[in-house]
Amino acid sequence: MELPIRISKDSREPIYHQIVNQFKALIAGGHLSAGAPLPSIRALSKDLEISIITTRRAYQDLELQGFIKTLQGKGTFVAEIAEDLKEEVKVTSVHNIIENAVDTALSYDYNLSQVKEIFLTILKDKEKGE
Amino acid sequence: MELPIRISKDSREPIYHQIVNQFKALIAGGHLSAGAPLPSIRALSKDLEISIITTRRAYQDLELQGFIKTLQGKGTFVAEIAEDLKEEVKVTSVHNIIENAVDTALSYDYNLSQVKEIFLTILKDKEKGE
DNA sequence: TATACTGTGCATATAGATATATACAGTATA
DNA sequence: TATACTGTATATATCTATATGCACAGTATA
Repeated sequence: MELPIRISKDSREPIYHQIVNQFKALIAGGHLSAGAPLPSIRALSKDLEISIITTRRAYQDLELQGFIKTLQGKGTFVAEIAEDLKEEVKVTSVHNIIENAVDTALSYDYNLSQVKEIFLTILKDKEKGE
Repeated sequence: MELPIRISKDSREPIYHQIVNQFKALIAGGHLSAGAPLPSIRALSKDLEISIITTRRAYQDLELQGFIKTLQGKGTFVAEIAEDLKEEVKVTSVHNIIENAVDTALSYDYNLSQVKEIFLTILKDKEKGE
């Protein structure tokens, strides 16, 4: 399966964390359903050109958070997650990041109506396909 | 002067980086004008309960980026920065963080009109004073 | 059963963020 | 001049993220 996992090695955000967040988005967003196999640790490591340890770390975090299940010798699979839990992850993740963006704008001395204007402009650009 | 610098020691973001970003916002946002003194390295370190090294690192970064000037023995002061440069920092910083928030929402499978709705709700909450 | 996949565990290494401590150097002012 | 502020420099230590390498263990299948 072709997974749209993309990492940036220059980012301040740790690689394993980038991987975790992207899988969370794919699972909570419904693009990966329960039982779907994830790439093997070795395959993903090779794809992203990172060490097995880093991929392993990401998968361990995802398992701890309940998003995936690993079965030794068989592989790694999307876990069964209650719909409302997925929805909660989705809602709070997005809410938090948007709220943080608004707070940052306010800290730069924009007022609320200016923030709204900037935001609507960005949305319009996205609609046009950037 | 009472500066609204607040750090989180649990954050994944390095402390020196949090300090840099907050001063950048204060300066580019116009809350600190050229020549204004910053707290001494020792005073800020004591206030925030962090080591002098960390504060120093933050101030060095800010100086490298041209936002402040340090004078040995005298103190640290907001640098003279062209208005249009300040404006550019302000605009791009805010634009980037909002665009990133929108992209995250899209990665969670929200569509643009849903993102808009969430955003407007958050803005309304802010207007009411949270 | 042999082979080729899966995941697991461990020992070790490097780099960066951060910390502590100590000493040095420039400046202002009573 | 004494003292109390400033910033500067350096040596050392800890923690975390990340890396490499190697060996082990479970599973599927020809």
